[in-house]
This record gives sequence, C-alpha cells and structure tokens, in this order.
Amino acid sequence: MAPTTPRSTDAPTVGLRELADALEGTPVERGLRERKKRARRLALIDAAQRLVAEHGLDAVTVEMISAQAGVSPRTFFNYFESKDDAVLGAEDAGLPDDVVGTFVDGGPTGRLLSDVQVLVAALLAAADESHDRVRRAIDLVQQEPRLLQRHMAWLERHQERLREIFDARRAAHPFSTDTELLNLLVLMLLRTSLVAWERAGYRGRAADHLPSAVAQLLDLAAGDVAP
Amino acid sequence: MAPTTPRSTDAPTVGLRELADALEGTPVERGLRERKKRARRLALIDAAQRLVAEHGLDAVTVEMISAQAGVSPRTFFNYFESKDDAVLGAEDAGLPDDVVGTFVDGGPTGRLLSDVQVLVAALLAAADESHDRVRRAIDLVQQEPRLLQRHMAWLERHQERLREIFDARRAAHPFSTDTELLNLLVLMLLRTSLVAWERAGYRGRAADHLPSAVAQLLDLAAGDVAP
DNA sequence: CAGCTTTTTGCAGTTGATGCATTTTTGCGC
DNA sequence: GCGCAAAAATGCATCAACTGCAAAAAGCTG
Repeated sequence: MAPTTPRSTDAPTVGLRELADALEGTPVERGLRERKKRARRLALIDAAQRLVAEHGLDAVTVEMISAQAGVSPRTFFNYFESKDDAVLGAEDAGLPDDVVGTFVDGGPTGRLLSDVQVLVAALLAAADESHDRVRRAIDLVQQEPRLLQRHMAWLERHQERLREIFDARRAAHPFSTDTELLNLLVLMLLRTSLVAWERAGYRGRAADHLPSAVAQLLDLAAGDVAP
Repeated sequence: MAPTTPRSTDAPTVGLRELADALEGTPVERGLRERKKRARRLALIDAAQRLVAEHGLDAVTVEMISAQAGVSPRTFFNYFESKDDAVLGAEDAGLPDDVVGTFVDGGPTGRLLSDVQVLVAALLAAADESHDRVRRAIDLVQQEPRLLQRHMAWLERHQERLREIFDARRAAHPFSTDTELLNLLVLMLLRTSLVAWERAGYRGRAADHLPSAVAQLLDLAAGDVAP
C-alpha cells in the first residue's frame, strides 16, 4: 500500500515545458526512455483491447497480449497490475490541482452538487484526451461485465484522494452529506455520463452528457418532495 | 408429500419444523442433504471470515479455508465462485415478489425515489436475517478495500433483475431517470446505509439508516436548487 | 439391500501474478 | 565513439486461484 504520490517536484524551469505539455496533452517526455515507455504502454493497451474485442476476455492470455505488443510476459506486469487494467487502459488521471483547490475553497459555485459536478467534469475531461482508447474500453465493459469490477477498483484508487478532498472542503465549509455517499455520487455521475455518451454514438465529449445526469438526479429529488 | 412420521393425530411435526425454520431464518430443509449443504456453506463462510480477520486477505488461501471447514479444496469451488465470495458470504438475496410487484405497479407511494427506497429497504432486510455474517463482511470490507470490487460484482448479479424491474415500471408509469443511474442509486443507498449502520456500532437494523441516506440526497439536491 | 442421483474428492493442467537474479538498453560525461 | 551507472526488460522459479474430468462416497427411494 503505497501512500499518495506527490505529483510535481516544483522544478524552476517550468513555464515553457508546461505550455508544451498542455498543447500535447502528454506528460513530459524527456528522452527516448520515457517515450518508449509510453509507446509500449499504449501498444499493450491496444493489443489487449484488440484481442479481447475479437476473442473475448477469457480467451485472451497475458502471453498473447505481450507477444502482440512485442514484449515479454514478465514485462507486461511492469506496466499493469493486472490483465484487466491493460484492457481498460487504466490511467491514473489525477485531478488538476487548481480544480481541487477551488473545490476545497468552497467553489466555484458554493453549491455542493454543482461543485461536485465540476469535479466530475474534470475527470471526464481527462478521459476525453485519449478518447479512442476510452471508447473501446467502454464498449468492452458493455461486452464483458466482469470489467466493471475493475472500473470500481479504478475509482477505489482515487477514493482516498476524493475522501481527503471532501473532508478538506467540509472543514472550512461544512455540509452534512456523508463522504461515502459523495464518493458514490461521483461514480454515479461518471458512469451515467459515459453510458449516455456511448448511447449518443460518442459524438461530442463525454462531459457534454454530465448536465443531463445531474438534471435527472434533481428531477428525482424534486419528484419526491413535491409529486 | 405425506408426513414421514405417523402420529396419532394430525401432523404436529410440520408445525414444529416450520416454527424452527422461522426461528432460525432458514428455509425448509427437506433432508440431510440440504441441511448438510447449508451447514457446509456456513462453515466455509465462517472459516473464511475468521481466517481473514486474523491473517489478512492475501495471507489466507483457499486450502486453509477448506481445511478449516473440513472439506477438500475442490469442494470449496462447488460452493463459491471465488475466495472473495466466501469471505463476503455472498448470498443471492432476491427481492420478494410482492415488493417487486408493488414497485412495478407504480407503488407504494408513486414517488420514484421513495419507492426505490422501499426496494432498498427490502434488500437490507434480507441482510438483517444473517446479520452476524453481514456485520463481519462489512468490517472486512473496511479492512480490505479489494473486497469492495466483489461487492460491486454482487450488485452486478442483480443488475439485470433491477434493470427489468425499472423498465417494467417505466412502461406503465413513465419517468425520465436513466436505468443506469437508478442502478447506481440503489448501490449508493445500500452502501451508505450499511456504512452508517457500522458507524452506529451495528445497533438496531441496517434499514434504520436508510432514511438518513435519502435525506442527505434530498439535501444535496435542495441545496443546489436554492442555496 | 439394490439401484439411482447428487455431491465430494483427487488429479492434472491452465493461467494470473510475484520475487529475484541476470542481461540488455539507455543516458551521460568524457 | 567509449565506458560506466541507472533503468528497464527478461528469464526462471514459484505460488495460488480456478477448471474439467472421472472415480468414489453419500444420501435417497423403493
């Protein structure tokens, strides 16, 4: 159980590099090593998704995937904790610090649900960047429900961070909603948005379907208070 | 199905047996076979939970569990699909037909959220019956977050049924809320209630904490509409 | 008891996953 | 280019989860 990994080691030469990163949407690739690392990772994800789409999850072995990607089976596990993670292309899409900061400070709207919505939007934005692989991942989850569990595992990795974020906000701007409930609210909005996006034929962005999900939730509540 | 024990008057043994069953919370066990089956199953769950509580999930093997329960390792897998399932004591707690029927007919209150709440209450009631094992399962999930995934898998088994139920109700009493969202709503209410129950030291029933969960959700929505 | 069904069990085999030692690759100063 | 240190890839051995199959045991029924 490794504790949270601090993201940036505030280097002094930030400006230009950060701009370049923002444009490319990829983290710093300082040399051949990092580039190869990324390439292999993507190759493994692509191989995994392609094979599973064709043969089904259980018929595909780690050996096949790594062979397809041109690496040894042992290397596969240097990149992913499990076969399923590779199929999902599980990225550690962290929340941007500014978004988190704003949320903790009680912003941007001051209304909890709306602000959670912003949080979820940030998560979905990260998914937009590599939308091809995310698309395939969603499709595969429909086909292989077993993968849904790993989706849950993915949330779980962020759960601790989310918990901290919620608790931090609560400290300065108290609210009564249980942290556990908020965690699942995030999952609910995420998943509902992604499913809606899939049903819309992946047109536009995933985040475009988030307002609808929130509206449904409000309808649900409104219908209960005043039928 | 004649009474196997010829008695002087009508069959009092039936009455006794049904009473005993009601007290134990067990369905009718027609013979030695069924009784043993149930006993073995419970023995396996108890062994699994005890061992995991003591040594941790990863340190416990199926071999240990089955040895502890006095069956062969191969038999273990006749009872559970996975080690985790045994630890959770995963029961196929189905919803009672009358509850489902009422819900599908647009009842009991006619307000979607409240009616979903009744559904969840029924689910929680099932958990109350074998509350010792459920308690231990919840505690273990806190300790071993990995088990949360299996909890998700558990929902998944009911997801199809829930989907049918929601769709059936929608047919006669239309509502706009997405089925996917409702599924996760059920999970959210279930989990929030269970966690609250645990935090309350398992006093009373799990379902007692459901109204609070719903209230939190309503607060959340109300706070967003009119801050 | 004898025949039938259900359940358990042993055994062999596949696969996912991990630890460790070794080799290969890459980055870098010369 | 050259050699050296760090990082990554690889090979190998190992463990544990899980499955299929067929034989044996146990419960059921007449």
